[in-house]
Amino acid sequence: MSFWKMSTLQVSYARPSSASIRDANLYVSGLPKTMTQKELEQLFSQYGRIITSRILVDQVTGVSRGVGFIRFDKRIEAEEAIKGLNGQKPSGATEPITVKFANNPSQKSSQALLSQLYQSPNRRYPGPLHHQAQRFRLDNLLNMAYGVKRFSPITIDGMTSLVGMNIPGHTGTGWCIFVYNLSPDSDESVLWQLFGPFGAVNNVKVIRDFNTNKCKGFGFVTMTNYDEAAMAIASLNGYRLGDRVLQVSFKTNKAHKS
DNA sequence: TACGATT
Repeated sequence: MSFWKMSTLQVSYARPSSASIRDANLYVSGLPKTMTQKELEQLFSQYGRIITSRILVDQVTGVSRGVGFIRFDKRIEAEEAIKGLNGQKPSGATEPITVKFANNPSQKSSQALLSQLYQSPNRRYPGPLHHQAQRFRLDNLLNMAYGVKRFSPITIDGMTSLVGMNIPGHTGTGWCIFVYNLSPDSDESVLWQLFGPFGAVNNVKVIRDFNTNKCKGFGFVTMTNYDEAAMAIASLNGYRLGDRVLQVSFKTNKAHKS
């Protein structure tokens, strides 16, 4: 006896691959963290038919990163949405959003490969701090450097209850470091080279001007371990790179004021 | 060019 295994096929119309729908994908940043995907679609739907939408979230906390994508049916709709929404404040929002055409998602693997290479333990020069005594000394060193009694994440290492707490530099995926005074022609490799020796680097980013593609003078480095990040900061803040003196600190939430 | 983010 034989039988047929029944299965379900999903069927949909193919979208025409014409120029009219090419590059209709938008990248949106500066979104309120509370904005849902539905609300994002509602905001953009006035400009045309939305094919897909997405809000990027932190892998650990699940909270919005304030960044998302909207793909319209047609290029012209995306263009109109940029005109209408770029630099605008959604109702209830305190900050304006940025709306621009998205980059092609394919070509971004080389950085990830580099990331793996530089996380290889035998590249670490000072080495990770394993011992409680070293941690204690490091914490005191940092307290002296900051001139204040700091909150020490060391005492709660390994706990997951940090989620939602506002600790400078801490993100769901590591410790985020702000690096200022990079030269205009800097690229990611300089950040890997500077920070890699101190331990596990998850990610580096040089912030560039959209038009000139030159570095805007700063960047970010995310490191896995607090001790290593703290040691990198203590060592690299004030470091002279070429004719520039770097300023290195944990990332803060707000723009610099002074 | 003083705190991003590219599925």
